[in-house]
Amino acid sequence: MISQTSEYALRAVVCLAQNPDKPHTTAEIARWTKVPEHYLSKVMLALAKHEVVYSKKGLHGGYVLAHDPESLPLLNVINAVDPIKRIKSCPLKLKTHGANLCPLHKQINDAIGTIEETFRTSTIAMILNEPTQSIPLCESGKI
Amino acid sequence: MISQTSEYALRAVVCLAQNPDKPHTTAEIARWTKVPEHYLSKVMLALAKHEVVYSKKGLHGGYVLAHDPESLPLLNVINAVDPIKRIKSCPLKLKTHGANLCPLHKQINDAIGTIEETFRTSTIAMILNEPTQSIPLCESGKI
DNA sequence: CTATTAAAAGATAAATATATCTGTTTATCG
DNA sequence: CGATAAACAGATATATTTATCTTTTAATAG
Repeated sequence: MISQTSEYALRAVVCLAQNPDKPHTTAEIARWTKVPEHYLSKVMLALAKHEVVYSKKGLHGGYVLAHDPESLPLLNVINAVDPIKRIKSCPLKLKTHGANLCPLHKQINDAIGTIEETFRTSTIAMILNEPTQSIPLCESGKI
Repeated sequence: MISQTSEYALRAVVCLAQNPDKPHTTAEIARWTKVPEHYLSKVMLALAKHEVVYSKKGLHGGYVLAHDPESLPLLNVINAVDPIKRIKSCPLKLKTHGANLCPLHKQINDAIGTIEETFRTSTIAMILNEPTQSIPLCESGKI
C-alpha cells in the first residue's frame, strides 16, 4: 500500500524535523529510525534530489530539512522516493476507452486519489504536534 | 498502491460477472482481460481457494463467480490475492509504542483504513451498473 | 596543505513479485 | 473404457524492490 522505501523516507524526515538544530548524518538517522544504513543513504539521496532535505558534505555535514514542517506534506516525501501515480488511461490499452476510464479503473483511480489527497493535506508538523503518548519513532526525547 | 496481481484479479472477477452464463476457462478470461494466461492461472487458484470463484474441472469446466456481484466487495477480491494489511503494532518494534501507534504510523494506518473502507463498500455490481460509455474491460459486448 | 568526515556514486547481492513452462489430476463425453 | 478438456501443481525464469559493500568526491578543521 505504501512501500517500505516511503516508510523509510517518512521516518527520516520526521527524525530531521524532531532534531532541527544541526545537520544529521545518514548513520545517525539510520540508528534513530531503525532503517538499514546503506539503504537509507539512497533514500536520502532521493530526498535531496527532490529538495525535501538539504545536504551538506564534509565534516559536520549531513542532512537538514529543506522546508518548515508546516509546509511539508507527507505526499512530498512519498513522491520524492516512490511517486504515487494516478491511472491516466486504460491499462488494457483499449482504443475505445483511452482516457475515458471504465468504471473499474475509475474506481481504483479514485481510491488512489483519496490516498493522495490524504497525504497531501497532512503535514510533517501535524505528525509532530499531535498529542500522544508515543513520540514519533522514538522511545523518548531526541537524537 | 494496488498491486498488479490485484488488478488482474479484479479484471478476472469483473469478466466473470459480465458473463455469468457458464464457466469460463483461464484462457478465455486471459484473452478477454489481457492478463498473461499462465500468471492468471495462479491468480484464479487464489480466488478459488478464497471462495471468490468456484472452479469446475474437466470438459466444459472453468470458473464461475461464487457470489452475487451485489454481495461481492472489491475488497474481497483484493484480499484473496494480495491482502491489505493494517499496521497493528509499531514497525520499529519500540517497546514503549507497541500497539499504541505513534502519530506517523497512525496516519499511515488511517490512510490504509480509508482505502480498505473504499474497497469494502464498493461492489462488483456497482462496477457493472455504473452508467458509462466504457464497458468495463472490453471494447464492446461480451466474451 | 593534509587528515578527517560525510555525502555521492557505483557495483553487487538478496528477497520478493511477476511471469512462463511442463507435467499431473480430475471430470466429461462419446 | 479411452480421448479430451481444463483445473491444479511444481519448477524455473525474469524483473523489481530492498539491502549491502566499496570507492570517489567535496567540505571542514587544524
